[in-house]
Amino acid sequence: MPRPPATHPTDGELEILHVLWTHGPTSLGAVCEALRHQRDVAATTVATMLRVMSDKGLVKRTGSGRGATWTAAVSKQKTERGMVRKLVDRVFDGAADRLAAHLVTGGELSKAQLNELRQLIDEQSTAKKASSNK
Amino acid sequence: MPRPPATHPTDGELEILHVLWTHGPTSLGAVCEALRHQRDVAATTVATMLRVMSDKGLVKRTGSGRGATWTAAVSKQKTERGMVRKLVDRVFDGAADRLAAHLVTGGELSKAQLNELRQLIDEQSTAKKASSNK
DNA sequence: GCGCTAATTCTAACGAATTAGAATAACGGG
DNA sequence: CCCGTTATTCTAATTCGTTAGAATTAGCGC
Repeated sequence: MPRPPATHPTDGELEILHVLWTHGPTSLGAVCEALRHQRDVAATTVATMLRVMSDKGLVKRTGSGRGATWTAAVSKQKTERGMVRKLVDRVFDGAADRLAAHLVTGGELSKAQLNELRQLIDEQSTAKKASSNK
Repeated sequence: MPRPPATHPTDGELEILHVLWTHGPTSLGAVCEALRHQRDVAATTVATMLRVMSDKGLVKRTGSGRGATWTAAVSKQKTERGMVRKLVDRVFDGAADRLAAHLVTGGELSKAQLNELRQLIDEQSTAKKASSNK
């Protein structure tokens, strides 16, 4: 398993990945249009970014010329995990539980969201008990 | 209150802030020494970074010449919050609960850590009930 | 007071990310 | 089969982060 090159997408690249994740295979023009809902950008800029991202293995092109489409070559899940991992390493010195505590005590979550989170923890806990538990 | 300029520290700047947060006021030489526990770096490099960080308002110098020391001008708490906020905005589209769920289901936390987290949620929940709750 | 050492400033190179104009290629419809 | 639209490549400027050499300044100890 050659291990995905772990190249974290940059801010701009994330925007494009978001478009591809939600739209599926998308032509250059459609990517531009989607991006322009948020900010102004030239078509050649997007094309350049897609080429760079292609070099990094973040996206893939299929077809050519008129009917060509771009698709994400990395999953949303894996990308999110990588970004969280990076934050935990850089800011919380690798301690994921410190980030979790930060979220819970930081007041970013509503009471309802806290309840859902507890629910989730319960499920996760029993799942862990069932298997060997790390 | 002029509001802290919200300049997110870069990776290198975070390393220096970590040193200052744990050591308190620190001379340039001592900062270098601490950093060199992790990687090789020239003294002038650190000096340049400190100057830049000073311009950004991340650190402050007190004294001059031989006895000068550098201190963090931003708190660890606030900085962490800002970094988490940024990740949530960029990756999770502003939904902090999605990040929380990601952590819990991502398998990064041990069973013990999950239990502690539930504990924390309970405390937070009752605190919220006591006050008005958002 | 003089020199050694630590600190600072000046300058600059380099890579990565972002942006986009100009030129070129390629399809699809008439 | 030719033309316009769309896509792609080439090129390049700009900015930011990182790195560090060279030169300069400033104390401390003797």
